[in-house]
Amino acid sequence: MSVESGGKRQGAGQPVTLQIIAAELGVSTATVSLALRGNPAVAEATRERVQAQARALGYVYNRSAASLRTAKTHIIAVCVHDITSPYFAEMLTSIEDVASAAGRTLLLGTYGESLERQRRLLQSFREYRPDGVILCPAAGTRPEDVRMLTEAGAPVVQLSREMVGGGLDFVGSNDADGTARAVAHLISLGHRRIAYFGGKDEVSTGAQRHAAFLAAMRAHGLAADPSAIFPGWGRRETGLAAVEQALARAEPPTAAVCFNDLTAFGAMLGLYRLGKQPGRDFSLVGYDDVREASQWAPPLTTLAHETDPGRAAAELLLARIADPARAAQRLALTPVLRVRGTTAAPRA
Amino acid sequence: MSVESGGKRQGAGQPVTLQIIAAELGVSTATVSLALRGNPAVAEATRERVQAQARALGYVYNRSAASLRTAKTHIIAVCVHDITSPYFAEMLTSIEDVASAAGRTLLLGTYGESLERQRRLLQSFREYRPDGVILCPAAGTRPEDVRMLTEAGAPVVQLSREMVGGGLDFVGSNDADGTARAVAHLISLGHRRIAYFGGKDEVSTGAQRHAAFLAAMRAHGLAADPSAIFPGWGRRETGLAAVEQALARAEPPTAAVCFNDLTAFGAMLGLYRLGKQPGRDFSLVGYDDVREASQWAPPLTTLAHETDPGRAAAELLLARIADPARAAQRLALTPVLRVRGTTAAPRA
DNA sequence: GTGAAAGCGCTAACAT
DNA sequence: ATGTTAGCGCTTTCAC
Repeated sequence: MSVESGGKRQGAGQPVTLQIIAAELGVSTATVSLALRGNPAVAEATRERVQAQARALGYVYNRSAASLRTAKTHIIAVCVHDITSPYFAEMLTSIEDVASAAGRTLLLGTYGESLERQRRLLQSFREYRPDGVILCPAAGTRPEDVRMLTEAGAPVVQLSREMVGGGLDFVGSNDADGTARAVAHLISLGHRRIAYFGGKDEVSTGAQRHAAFLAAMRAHGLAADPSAIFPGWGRRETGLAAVEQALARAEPPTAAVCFNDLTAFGAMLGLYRLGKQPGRDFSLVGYDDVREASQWAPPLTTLAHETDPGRAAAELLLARIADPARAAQRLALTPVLRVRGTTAAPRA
Repeated sequence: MSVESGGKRQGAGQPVTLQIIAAELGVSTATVSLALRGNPAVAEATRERVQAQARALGYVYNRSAASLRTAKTHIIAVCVHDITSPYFAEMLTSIEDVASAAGRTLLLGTYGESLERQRRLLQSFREYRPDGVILCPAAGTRPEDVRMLTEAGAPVVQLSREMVGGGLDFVGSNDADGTARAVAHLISLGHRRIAYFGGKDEVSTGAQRHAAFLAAMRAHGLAADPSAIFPGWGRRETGLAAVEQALARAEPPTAAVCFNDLTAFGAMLGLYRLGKQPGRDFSLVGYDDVREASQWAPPLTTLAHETDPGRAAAELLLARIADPARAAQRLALTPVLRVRGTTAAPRA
């Protein structure tokens, strides 16, 4: 063991590289590289010597160097509008689960519904050469905004929201089906004046759920009153304001289908503020079944996906990384209705 | 413009590098490199020609190559237990704000309170050579678990939680002060039987807030009854279970100080399930003032930090990256009490 | 103001 | 089973 790179002073001095290990052991860097990655071409005994020495010297694999050489980074970039939303936070957790199980690490960026921030984000992601990207596209995103990534060789799968055109992989909800189920449930309980809370037509989920709501109302022979729609981002504020406005009407609705659980939680808070009880005084259906939904008082009736969209998106991305030539896939998961405490027959 | 690398077919064929741009323009790669980074040594006219050509060819900066050369990645790695918690999701958003303003990108990992997963995470972070790391250490983390990062030259700042020893930068709350304020507030309203909901002694925040609670009770001449403490992770479930157990007692408490807002939300849900009203029937104080706190029904009385800890941690990290020699800093932010609707005098 | 040349740490042919 | 060699794309002296 030489003086310059003995076992005691790792951390100080020059960094430990394959060269150092190779020199120390009197073998070539190729052997060290192969040995550290467990390549069967190298003899058992050599592999052990190399790995022991690497550990002793505190060797750390340098991914910048490897990536430069192999044009692979093992990075998966994720771009969503807001991780403060439990739906996205939970999906991100699933994504991380499957990514880390596949030896990938997550680069994260959020754009807060700003198309411009999304553009800058994707631009800088590109410089890190991720092996793949999971994107929940901002309102107004066009396929050409994303093309720079795909052209650079990074497959993109869309999560939750979908651009028109582009032909990219997609994992999300079957919005029409889910919304129709929610409407049918409320109608079967006897509701006739039903409102829709939250959602923006600028994003695919908002537009599709709005349209499906109106269609389902018409299909049941009910007036599809556009004034019963209270659009907004899928946030607590939106549901809170919507329920207050809706109940101030001359002939108020007795129930609402909500764009997502967060909007429904907001509506419940609004009801409590008005001294009313969700379920008994006003029925509410959510969408997503985030963890919080079943904890609420009362627990929220909502639409749940039996297979986690985040997990599915990550798995789809890995499959595409493995085979860039495979056909684009569109996975619109049909949710099931979980009837809990926020829906009941209308009073009186 | 040569046939092999004309403007039309970017995306196909060989990737655009500095070499290509240089060859195209008949200058050296050194000039191109300098020009693209706006180095004043290169002539105005040359710089413009280079930048125009780079744009025309669809050049993308290769950070792996640059990082290999400069030993800087512009990556900030963030390791927290759970981004599903709004407190961490909000802090992560702040961290991203300051990171992206400083031209940094976030590598994210979560460990779900598993020390082993944290270990694996930090290990793989290290291979990406982040310029710095923000870590909310898992329960039981020891300084040597983190030393591998600092020894490899990546400064670490601890966020929210703090290890014993280690001498690392830290940004978090002044737990003792905050908790004492909460207790004093409840006592001044007339409460005497006060419980503590949530928090685990295994993590610094839990231990310090528990201890501060007992100390504050004693300081006001009240029994510091250990059975009035309902420990648990700072999650909704914990508050929900705690309030149900507490109110089932023979002489139930009339109020509780909660480890964090999430625990308080859970307690509110529990109260609603019991047909009781937060504030009127039972008083509750949270900790953190997450966005949701002011939206609740009633809005949550809680402890707020006037300067965002996430932002402060990111700024501290940038300062340390700029000057690795500066003295370690310990920033324990004293929170202020925001009195809202969940605290009132005890009934009857 | 610009060019030539070396080299960051790794991997992958290819040779032996 | 192991070694030799070239080179990924960039930055940085050092010349001119």
